[in-house]
Amino acid sequence: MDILRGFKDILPQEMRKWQKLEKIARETLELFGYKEIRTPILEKTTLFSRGVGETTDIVEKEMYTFLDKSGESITLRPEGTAGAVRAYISNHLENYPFKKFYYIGPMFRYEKPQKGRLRQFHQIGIEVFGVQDPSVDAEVVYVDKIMLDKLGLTDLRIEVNNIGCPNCRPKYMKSLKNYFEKYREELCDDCKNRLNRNPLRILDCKNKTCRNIASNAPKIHEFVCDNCKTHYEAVKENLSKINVEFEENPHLVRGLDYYTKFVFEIITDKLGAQGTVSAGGRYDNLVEELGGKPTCGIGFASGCERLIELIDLGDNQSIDYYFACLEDYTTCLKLAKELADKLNKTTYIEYENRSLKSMMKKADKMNANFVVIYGKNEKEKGIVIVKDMKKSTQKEVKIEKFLENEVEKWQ
RNA sequence: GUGAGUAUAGCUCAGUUGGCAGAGCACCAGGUUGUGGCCCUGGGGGUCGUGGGUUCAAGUCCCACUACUCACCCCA
Repeated sequence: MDILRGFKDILPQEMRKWQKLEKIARETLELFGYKEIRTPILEKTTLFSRGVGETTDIVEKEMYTFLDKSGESITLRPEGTAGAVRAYISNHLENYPFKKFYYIGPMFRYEKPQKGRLRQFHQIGIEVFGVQDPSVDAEVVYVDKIMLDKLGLTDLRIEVNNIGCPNCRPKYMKSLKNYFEKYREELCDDCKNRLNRNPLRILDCKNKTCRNIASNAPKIHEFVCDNCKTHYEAVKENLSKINVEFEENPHLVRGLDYYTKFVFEIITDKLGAQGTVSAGGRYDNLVEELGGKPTCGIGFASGCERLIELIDLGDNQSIDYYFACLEDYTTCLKLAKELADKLNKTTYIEYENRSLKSMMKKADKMNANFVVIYGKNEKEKGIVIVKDMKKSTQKEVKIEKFLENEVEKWQ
């Protein structure tokens, strides 16, 4: 029986990275006042088609959409923002003191799998509602960056751009279209298509010729309205003030329609073609478009699988006590229970019927600090042998005195 | 959706002009009759991705299919 294409088991060997990732993410985000929210993995299809945008690739060809038993069209969430916004509206979270949220969970997109790209993948993301002030844009970038720093990631680059709003972007799109129309014949096939559907995307094309043409294309900064312009400039100023280094990339484009004004990406060179580790921006019209009161918003999403690839666990996995049990397991279980209860130590009781030698080997492989040996001899004498694996010393301890002895050791 | 590459032990991979299925690591056991790491010896594990074809003979050559990987695309 094979696993589904683009889906992956996360095995215990890898789990420690996930636990570290989630722990650090939670700690960092909570530190800045963000509260966790968990929204359903399934939502009505219209939430995403309206939220993410009818003509986006995600909606057009990547969603897991099907009919439930009542005939309603439902979709496995392809991203987290739409669901968070829906939850914000339907739970009236505008009346809740905290307007900063974070989520961690699986997302689904029917894409061709590749390095850093799966059909079920996980994202950590944040959303802030109702704050217009450009300093919050800077906060969001900063929080993202600091989270990645704490995960020990290096060589990351932050790119930012202004993509305008529904007032000014159409003008820019029109100008872009006119410009590229002149070079229609030279553009790659994909870009010929983009010309009609979304000329913005041509800016992002990797084809050399298209790139050359795009380098002289009109710049959005010449078209954005005063509101967008002053906002964007203020965000950059704020970022500089809090010492967040960034580069402006006028060709930075988002594939989801809800973004407005300020957008950013955090990129690594270590993951090949899928180097964007984190990305986000403003979505000032999304809440209203999904039926809520006009409320602005901003957030980011990070790709967990991509982060996991970059996380390096320095130390090895270890365990405090390995119980090499040759006689009765119950006695060992009692001792292990005491260690867990009173000393908060990790234990592993060996239930496999192995030779002592093979158990010692196994303890060594598990990187055990101590081995408790309990066999026939020990049982007769009412003791256990506690061996210090690092020092290679051991001593006999009366079973009644075991806990006392260990408490002393860890003080 | 498009293109290229790959598919042999749990993992990483050798396998010559077609001629008995291999190594390293991991796992298990023994050397040490109850004590880890180093070392030595032995062992278990394979429908060579699947299905056809050519041939006395196919892991090897041919065809088809499937999966995986990378890139395009898209995005986190």
